Amino acid sequence: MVLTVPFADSNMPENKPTPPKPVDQLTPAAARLEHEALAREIAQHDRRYYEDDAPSVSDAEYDALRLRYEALEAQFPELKSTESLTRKVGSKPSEKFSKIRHRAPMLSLANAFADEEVEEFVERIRRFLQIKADAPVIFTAEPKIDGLSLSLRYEHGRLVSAATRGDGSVGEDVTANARTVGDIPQKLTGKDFPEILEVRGEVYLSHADFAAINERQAAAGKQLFANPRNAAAGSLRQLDPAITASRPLHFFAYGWGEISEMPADTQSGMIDAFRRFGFIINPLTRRCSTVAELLEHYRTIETNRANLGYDIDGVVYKVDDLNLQSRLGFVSRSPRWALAHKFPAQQATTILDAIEINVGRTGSLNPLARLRPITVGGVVVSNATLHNEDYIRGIGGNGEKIRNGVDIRVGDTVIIQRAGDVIPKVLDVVLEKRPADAKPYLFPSNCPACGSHAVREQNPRTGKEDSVRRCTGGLICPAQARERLKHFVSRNAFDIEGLGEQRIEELYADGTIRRPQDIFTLEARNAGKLQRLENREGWGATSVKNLFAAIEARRNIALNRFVYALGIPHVGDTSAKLLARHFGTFEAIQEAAKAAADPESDAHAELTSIGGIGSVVADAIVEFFKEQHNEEMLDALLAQVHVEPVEATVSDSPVAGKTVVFTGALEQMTREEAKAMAERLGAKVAGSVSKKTDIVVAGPGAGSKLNKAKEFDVQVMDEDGWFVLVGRN
DNA sequence: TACCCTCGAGTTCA
DNA sequence: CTCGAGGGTA
Repeated sequence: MVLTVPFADSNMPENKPTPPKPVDQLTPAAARLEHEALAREIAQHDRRYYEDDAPSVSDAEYDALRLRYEALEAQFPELKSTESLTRKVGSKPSEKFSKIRHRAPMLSLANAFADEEVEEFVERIRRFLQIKADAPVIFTAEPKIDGLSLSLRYEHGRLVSAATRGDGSVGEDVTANARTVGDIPQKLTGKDFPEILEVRGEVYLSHADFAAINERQAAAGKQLFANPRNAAAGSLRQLDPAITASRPLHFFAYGWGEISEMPADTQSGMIDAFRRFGFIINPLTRRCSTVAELLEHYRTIETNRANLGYDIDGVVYKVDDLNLQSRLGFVSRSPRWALAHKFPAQQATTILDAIEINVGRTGSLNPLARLRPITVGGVVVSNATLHNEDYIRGIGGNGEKIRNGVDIRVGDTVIIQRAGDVIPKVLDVVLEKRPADAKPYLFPSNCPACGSHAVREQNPRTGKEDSVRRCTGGLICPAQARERLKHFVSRNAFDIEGLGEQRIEELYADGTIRRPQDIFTLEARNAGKLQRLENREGWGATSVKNLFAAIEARRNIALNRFVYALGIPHVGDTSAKLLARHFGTFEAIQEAAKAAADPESDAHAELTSIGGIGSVVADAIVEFFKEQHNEEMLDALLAQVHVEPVEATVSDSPVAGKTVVFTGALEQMTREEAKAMAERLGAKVAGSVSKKTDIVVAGPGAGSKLNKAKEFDVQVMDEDGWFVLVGRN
């Protein structure tokens, strides 16, 4: 569909920004509207300021908003209690924390809930390490404190910095506040501490101290903390360390980051060393050598949970032997050698008022449960995802029944759980409470946004029906167009500051932005005489100026971001990077994709030859570039932006980019470890020797592969040679 | 074919 | 964070 893009209200006379009416001339209704709008806007700015660390308005503008907001409340006191955002609009942020990059990332742990999962965890470790059934593997087991992780850096025994976990690689510098925590030593004790030592652990508040703090909050008329963890987080993130000092935070040490010299070769030994250095170790830390012992300790902790005096949410198991830990390594972002055995998550019961359908960027019809608001684990929940049609009907991913096949109906009383203590989910239905007139939910067969037919496609390979029903409206579906635009400006794509979801909604609705390329003509069109952005409600001159600047800044964009922004199905962040790295320029990608449409060409094979790109992804790419309207969009867009080719990423590893084959018996590591290690260093591991192979690592008993290696004149080395080449680890 | 892992796309609340 | 599915390998 070809859309003309008129500027909004083009027949309105040009008008100057009108100064807001004095508050005493407002009707209560108008005041209420403005109050609500202001609360939303201020909350948004606060969020950008605090969470994204990117103020969206100047301080002066922010102050003006707040002044107006307070003036309204002064004139119309009834507003204070009516709008729930009122109390959330906190004090004006003055300063912020600087960032600290962790030298070693702070990882998360794999979770388990059932005993069987603990067995599997131990089994997996034995298999990976090829440890015989009768040989014991020792684990440590300790309570998982429900607080905030903190990384403390000591140099020559002195605390030099403290950082929160953040996203795992970059945290916030809370050193001044950490110094006020009694359990955190300023100076390490003893003599044998390493020169550089990063100790990691958990900051928490006891139940008693939490209650006392909340009493004080109440007395001061301030908002109460929902739970000890929030209170601890709030206390640690105080800008004034004196306030942190007045909150009795505690700290348990349980791990480490960078360390110049290892004081021990086991997890438990390390923890003991930390104790010698002056840290507090959780007294319920034990060594266990069987699954039964682990589970027994879990039950002990669970039984004592209420008497501990602080919140815990499970038990952490770690392989004790550090040698084994390093052999086990990591899976994506969590170590293979540790597991968090969580206590059953908190649940609550409420009523399902309605089921709404949202339309995603790919046309997926996503059912959302609107719930009678209820508190689960200290947070009020009013929405929850229902995943898909089958989930509502009581059918799981592989066709088996879930919830004993009970479907979910509007009016049902449902059990809500915050999965992983964060995202709420409809766990079950209380059948006894189902109203007599409740009817099975009829999943729409048409898109609620555009009315097009919505279908569940068949997977061409397996013949199975897709679990997701999708709108077939494509270009004509406004919801899809809107979501594609949101994707286009999202964080890993164009990341245009000042153009978030809300603004996209607004600008899409009035026709200002309908296609990605419209973003880059926005300023030119705005310069015309029509109603300008800066005169609109909710937009100030500065925010518009900043927005234009942000858009200008993105006229140059990295290839991988650009590819990702296009929103090709199955092409996310990672695949976009793979494509960028393989082809180098956007033209090369485009050419290959177009060529692949011709079955004679081997371009399709080139796509699938990229590790991580298979036939499904390749097909999606080819389809995307085949579409006429996508071509038009790209032409228009490329006239506006410059896509930067990627520079060849040169890793400093000696085997980066090489293809390695391991053959024969390996003595110092298992095959799986060897593979994981090589890949970590940027090498590709193949199963057989070909002329593409660069290195063959041959152990004793290597046969045909070794001969082949000689035939192809491939570099051959033994395990020791490998370690000489790449170093240990 | 059966797995194991990674990825994409969806999600909540503050 | 979770689900389902794609990709790759035993």
